[in-house]
Amino acid sequence: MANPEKTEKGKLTASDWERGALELIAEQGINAVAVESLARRMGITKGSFYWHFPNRQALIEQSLLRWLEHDERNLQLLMDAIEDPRERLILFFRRSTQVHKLTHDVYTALCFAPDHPLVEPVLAAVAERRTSYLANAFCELGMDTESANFRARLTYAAYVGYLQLMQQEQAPVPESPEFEAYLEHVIKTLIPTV
Amino acid sequence: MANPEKTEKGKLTASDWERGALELIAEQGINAVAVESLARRMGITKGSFYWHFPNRQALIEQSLLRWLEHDERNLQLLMDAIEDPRERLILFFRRSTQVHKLTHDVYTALCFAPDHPLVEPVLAAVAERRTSYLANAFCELGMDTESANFRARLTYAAYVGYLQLMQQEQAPVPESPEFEAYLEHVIKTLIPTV
DNA sequence: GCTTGTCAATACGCTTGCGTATGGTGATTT
DNA sequence: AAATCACCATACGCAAGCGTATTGACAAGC
Repeated sequence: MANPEKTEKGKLTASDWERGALELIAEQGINAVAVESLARRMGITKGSFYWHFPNRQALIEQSLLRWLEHDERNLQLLMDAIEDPRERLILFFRRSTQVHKLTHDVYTALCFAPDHPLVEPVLAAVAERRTSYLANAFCELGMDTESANFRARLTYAAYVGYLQLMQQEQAPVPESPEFEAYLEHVIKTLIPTV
Repeated sequence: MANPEKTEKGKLTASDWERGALELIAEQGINAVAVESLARRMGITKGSFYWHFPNRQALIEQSLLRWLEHDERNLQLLMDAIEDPRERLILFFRRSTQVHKLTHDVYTALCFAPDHPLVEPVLAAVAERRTSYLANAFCELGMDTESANFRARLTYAAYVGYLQLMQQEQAPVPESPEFEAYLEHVIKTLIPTV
């Protein structure tokens, strides 16, 4: 962090700004994204920023859009790689440690600002996508469509809620033995045995 | 809303400010609590505020403390009134519509700012308390201590996550038939049958 | 070599919000 | 009646943050 991250000749591109914004979101939440402070952080002044973007909102919008695509790709790669629906579901919970850390940290940060007007649609899209994946997996495990949808919603909610508990250090982080024990309970509870 | 809420002779007390702050939190989140805008909203100037409180932080702290007590009372009343652990658990999910609306809306708002330094400890206390209640109920239903704790955490996480889904209008609100159907699924999945 | 385009620095005006300081007013006390 | 107290209004200084405008640096193309 706090790296200049200039590409070659010190010139910055819009993409650099977006990356910087996402890093800031991941670390301090979406409200921390301020033009001037971000500029300072990138070792430059805002004179550059307003050349690349019309305003702050555009930066956030584009950054989130970019993140949305990243997240989509990550999820797809992860899900398509495994044919067993049960294993796929288990991986869903572990996912946090598997994918690119930045992408996941941004997701967590966004979860904590669901009322933000720019975040809301993005989060809605992600929730939609993930519950849809989950519902598919539950269907493959033999549940009827309605039950699968309910279970998917429950699973997704449990996942999001756990992120919050982790944030408050009320719950063990992944890769700890306590996490594994909890995960095992969750699997037993939420994933039907074939 | 937007009522002067002056007690009798137009004089405001610290308690009035706290109530105002909580209402603002419930409506627009904790970040919306600004001294001057709150003062305007209460039809007064901040000259009054700084007589009652040393600064903004003190207002928030005291408001949250006050809320914490309210929430404690609500939970206790609700939980102590029912002897059947299963019914108690079911009521936990429905709780949102049962208790004082303001108190619950504040809770939702706080859930969306878990990284806020003043909110964090409050939320931690609430999470601790509620999971503890839940764990007790699961124990009474015959689960061993460890399982009950895990299940309590899972239940609480699912509850919090559902609040977020509702915020995004990705999930049905209580008192709708869709909510009841979902709730039934949750009960079947999370509450062991005696 | 001169112009043009690209990116960046600086300076400015504006708004919001915090906290302070000081003065005012009506009720209560003495 | 005077003084005190409790509460509020007003005015101020300060900082952060947005967006604009102007100028500068530097490379590429003509």
